[in-house]
Amino acid sequence: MQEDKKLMPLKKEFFTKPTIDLARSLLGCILVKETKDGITAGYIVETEAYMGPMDRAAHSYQNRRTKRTEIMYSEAGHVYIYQMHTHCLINVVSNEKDKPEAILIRALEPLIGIDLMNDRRGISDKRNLTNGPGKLTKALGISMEDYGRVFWDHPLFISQGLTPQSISQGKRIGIEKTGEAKDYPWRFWITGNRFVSRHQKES
DNA sequence: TGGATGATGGCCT
DNA sequence: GGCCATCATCCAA
Repeated sequence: MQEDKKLMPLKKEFFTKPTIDLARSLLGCILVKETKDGITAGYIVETEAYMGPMDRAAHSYQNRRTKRTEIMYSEAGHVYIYQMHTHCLINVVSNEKDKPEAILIRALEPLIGIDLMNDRRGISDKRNLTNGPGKLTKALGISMEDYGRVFWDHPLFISQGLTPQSISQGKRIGIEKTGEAKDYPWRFWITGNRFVSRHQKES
């Protein structure tokens, strides 16, 4: 993809659309994180939708409401982060207040601050810098401190990027123990992009 | 208060 | 493909 010069937070209203629509709309957008060490950013190339109370794979399944999931019950565009083993995963809260749905950002195509990303990741292989949900948070310096922030303002925001030529859709990853939910086709990625976390069949 | 549990990643064979 | 580091969170007791 081409370099994009302008990094402006999208408006709050951008996030107020149905979760599946938002999961697709986020593809091609730019995720930006500013820290004292510098700015890092990348195109969002892979997302997964988690559909709330009726989705067994969602943390908010059956309206489970805990300290961790609390932010999912706030309005669209909030930042939901949680720790998975040794990594932090970042989600965009979606749907209206008290409708706890969210979109996991699974992979980025590195765009800005690649040297800083290399330092944080301890590697210098561009292709493996941000091609997974735990990798991209480490590369961008995203942590639990970002929990509860909003994506329409600094220092962690989403900017308009490019419109993908084609979007692919398939099963979500890493939720094998969630019964029928594991087969729901709620993973989206930019067709043919080199930085998606796994190359998998469409469904 | 303690044991079980991961929406992962890196390393191994 | 398998193994497991490592820790916040959750929940049963």
